[in-house]
Amino acid sequence: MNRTKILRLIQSDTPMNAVCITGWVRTKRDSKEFSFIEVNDGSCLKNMQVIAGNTLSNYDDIKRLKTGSAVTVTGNMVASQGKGQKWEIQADRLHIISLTDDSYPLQKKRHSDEFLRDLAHLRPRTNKYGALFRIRSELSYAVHKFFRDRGFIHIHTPIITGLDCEGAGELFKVTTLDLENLQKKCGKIDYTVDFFGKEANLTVSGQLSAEMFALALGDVYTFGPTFRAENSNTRRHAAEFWMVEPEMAFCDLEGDMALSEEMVKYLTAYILNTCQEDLEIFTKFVDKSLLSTLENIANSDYIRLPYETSIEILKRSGKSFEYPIDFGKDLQSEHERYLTEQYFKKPVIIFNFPKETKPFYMRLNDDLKTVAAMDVLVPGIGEIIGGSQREERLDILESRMQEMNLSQEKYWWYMDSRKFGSVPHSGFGLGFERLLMLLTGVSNIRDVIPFPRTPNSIEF
RNA sequence: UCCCCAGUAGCUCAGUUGGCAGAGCAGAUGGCUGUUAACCAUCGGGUCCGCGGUUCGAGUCCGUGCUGGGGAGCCA
Repeated sequence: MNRTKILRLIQSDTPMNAVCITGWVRTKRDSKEFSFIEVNDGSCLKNMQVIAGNTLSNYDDIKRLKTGSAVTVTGNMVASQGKGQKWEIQADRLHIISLTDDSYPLQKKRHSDEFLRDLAHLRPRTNKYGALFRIRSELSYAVHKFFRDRGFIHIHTPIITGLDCEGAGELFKVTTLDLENLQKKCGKIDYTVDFFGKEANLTVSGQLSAEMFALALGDVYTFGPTFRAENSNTRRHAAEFWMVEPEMAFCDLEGDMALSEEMVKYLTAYILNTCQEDLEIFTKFVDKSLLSTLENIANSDYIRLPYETSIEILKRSGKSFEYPIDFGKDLQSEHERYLTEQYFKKPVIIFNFPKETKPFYMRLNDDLKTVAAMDVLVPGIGEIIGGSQREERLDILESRMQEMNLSQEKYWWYMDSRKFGSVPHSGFGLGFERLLMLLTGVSNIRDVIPFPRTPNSIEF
């Protein structure tokens, strides 16, 4: 008999005879003549209640079922006599696939996130993490749908890169050299004998590659893993995370900001509409005000704020910040939080940053002081998107690289794109996990990614 | 990397001024009940994170190390 997923059964309007489910026991309550067994198969948050009578031939074994055991149940699905569920299965047959023993660490009660982090291999079996990873999957699908519906081409940009890119953080080296026995040439490592014949790293951004494809296919995006070897120890940083990076030809900063806003709104609304049941567990146990926060994100117009104006607001605020603010200085977390959480109380897009604070590829504005960069800030998380219009003018790009001491030879192919058919283009990077944190209210990035990689932590 | 906080039963936590190590849940056993974080009774369960110190006496005070969390920096 083929199994039916519990999600399907629960959605049914009518009883069904001879159904088969497979899953894991969440909890069991024994009666004198039968047991209530709650089975979860991961297809949805809800369990299926199974009634196993003592007339079943293996009832003695069934009484030994514990949280975590795996079973196959066949029987009729009938209306439940009890409250709390619409349907239940009267088991004709309950096959025990495997039993858990007393050492199974998950109990039928709430565990702390910190405890479950040490059990990253088992935590998807809990209600909260099951719901979270179903939402993560839906969000991933929605990203592709959003772009596909708008005619964007999906590009698989490389994970291993020969560039040390835009200096966006520290890089993980990729090598096949024998690290226990390094051959040095004049005191230096000889990369010509390494796998690629030169230094290689894990990517910190697919952007430069994506730009090349935007300048051929128009609107493109990448969505893949990204690696930063920064020694960051915060709830918002991971060494391996996923980033969504659209890149658009014939698009200025205006269009870039418009797309970023449209995208965050779309993805938020998508999850609100398609993951209602799974979201409930977060509104109940993680953040009671989650739904109103998400409505706010999905429906309000985002503030567009030039960097210079943001400085004025911060100076006028009368707040005493730990870091004083002035034109030319980077906005600190406390400043971003004040703007998005207290002053505007909704997402804020800050744009036109001083050029000294931003990388070489961002387009120089006519004031010669600022670049066409933008950051999208959201309450609770801070920066969720960073992007810019790219510098398409070869001469200005060259002088910017000179200012920043970057080797133009290494970027020869990037420069080529400005020599041949260069056009204005723009793009941004969205932190996928940070968006997931926003959408679920989960406050630690380690809890929205299956097996988090952070400094000193790679057990799984 | 810097600053702050925490570490007590399998889990979540309490532990007063330095004076016998505790509760709920989980587990085992028995009972009861169309139950639903089921309920009731009984039982078992401890390197109080490690090391050193102060003291008649340290879970509690001091020093130090480790681990975890929060904040900062960096950024998505």
